[in-house]
Amino acid sequence: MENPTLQEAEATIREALARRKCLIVVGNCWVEYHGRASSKLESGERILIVKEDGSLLVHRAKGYEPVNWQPPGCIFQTMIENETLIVKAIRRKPAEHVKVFFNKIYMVSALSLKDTGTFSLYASEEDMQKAILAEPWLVEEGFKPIAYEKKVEPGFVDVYGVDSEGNFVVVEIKRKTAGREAAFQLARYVDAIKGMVNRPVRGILVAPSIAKGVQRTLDALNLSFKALDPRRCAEILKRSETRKLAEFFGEQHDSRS
Amino acid sequence: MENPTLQEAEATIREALARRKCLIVVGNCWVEYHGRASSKLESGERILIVKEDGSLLVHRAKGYEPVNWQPPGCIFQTMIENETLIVKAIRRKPAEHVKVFFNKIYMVSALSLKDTGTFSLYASEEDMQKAILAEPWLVEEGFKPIAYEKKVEPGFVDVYGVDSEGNFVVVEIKRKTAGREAAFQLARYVDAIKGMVNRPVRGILVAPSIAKGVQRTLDALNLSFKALDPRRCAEILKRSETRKLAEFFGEQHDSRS
DNA sequence: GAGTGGATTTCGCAT
DNA sequence: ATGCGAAGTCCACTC
Repeated sequence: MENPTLQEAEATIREALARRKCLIVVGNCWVEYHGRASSKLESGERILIVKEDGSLLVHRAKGYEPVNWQPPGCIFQTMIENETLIVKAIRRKPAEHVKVFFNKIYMVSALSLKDTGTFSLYASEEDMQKAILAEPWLVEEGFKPIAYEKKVEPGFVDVYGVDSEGNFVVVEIKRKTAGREAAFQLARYVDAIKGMVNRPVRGILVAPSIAKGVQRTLDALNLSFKALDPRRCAEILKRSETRKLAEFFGEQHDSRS
Repeated sequence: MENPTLQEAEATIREALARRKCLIVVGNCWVEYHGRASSKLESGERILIVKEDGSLLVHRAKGYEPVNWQPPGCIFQTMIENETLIVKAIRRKPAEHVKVFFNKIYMVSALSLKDTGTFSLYASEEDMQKAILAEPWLVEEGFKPIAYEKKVEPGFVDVYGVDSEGNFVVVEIKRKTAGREAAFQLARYVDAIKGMVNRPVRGILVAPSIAKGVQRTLDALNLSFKALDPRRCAEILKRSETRKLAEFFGEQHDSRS
């Protein structure tokens, strides 16, 4: 629908919201938000999207992020007041709402999108972890994983095992350049494990690279670094027969179970 | 433009991209991404948005987040191959690209959005900091701020000052429920300051609330907690005369300058 | 250009 | 429901 009156637009929008359709509205609007924080957006031309699951997006002409939004699960109201069409999205928990005020509407589209396609992502931190479990030499020759996502005091150790000399090894994985925080995190895990066992404990930070100066932090904390590209891990995972993983999960005992 | 042929759609899209217009395309598509990671999205009906600044969004019928995207600054190519219209967004740094393959297009809109309205946000963590600087009693009776965003080893201390007994006080601000990480962060700052001065150093975590179990962590680390609502801070800031802030910035020396 | 921390982060998973 | 950490996080800001 193009250049509808506010009344026509409201009818279409109301219908679309009731039928849980995807809605696209282009027009001149201003926006108010109150809840976790508060915000005000002055008048301008924007794109409003309301999705089937009750999420709301207000996009400006620039930027990856919506200027205002509301996550899935909202309840909607529409009304016309003073020559203004108001679309209000209300969220219960946390209690918040977004109000979009339109005084001119250029386009309204109500869509029923059929979309069952699967989305798959490769080269996440989880892929790196799986690759290391399948091919432990990626960390170090002779490394043998014992458990993963092992609970220790401050949180969960990504991978935990022994090296060729029988020392315990704590592995912390980052999928991108590791900063100082990663080193501190690993240090906390190593300390926690040290307090539990009676053997030397080494810490290895696995990441594609480390930020400048972090090597010094690692040295001071007596930790080491192993370069590993998440994309290479995805490749290795693909090549590495599923059998290997199956063996691991079969023979080794999953610490989470 | 509704239900165009792929050729008609391509002409419109090419034109819109060349003129840096905002583009909305609704159709059946599949998507590939390669770069920092890789992803594949199978066939389905989605909304593609390309903005003036060269950002790209592919939205499904559900969810706040785009399933695929590209941040601002992309270069675009379009082509038709095997009855398929391909929109390709290329980013130089980091090197990555998204390809959207359409085999059916329901709608194409090329828009020139006029949008100069200002966006303002209230009650951010920064607002809490300003409120504390303007009204230090919010932290504790007798607290006197000395500096803010002070650089110490691990990072920046939110606010730094002295209490009524002359002890140094490090304040860590969180805008929402503080987790264990916040306690650790504060502990690191306190330790860092302790190494620099010859007086007792206290650490106060300021947040609307703390997560379950964090009180125990705070106790163990000898830190305390002060409840403070960011919304209230925004209120106080509004009421608190700008004069007070001006005084502070005039008399005290901004540690950042 | 890299590093650091915040976000109305969102999202998913585990407790 | 809550807590916790990852994210192709994005983004703003400092160095």
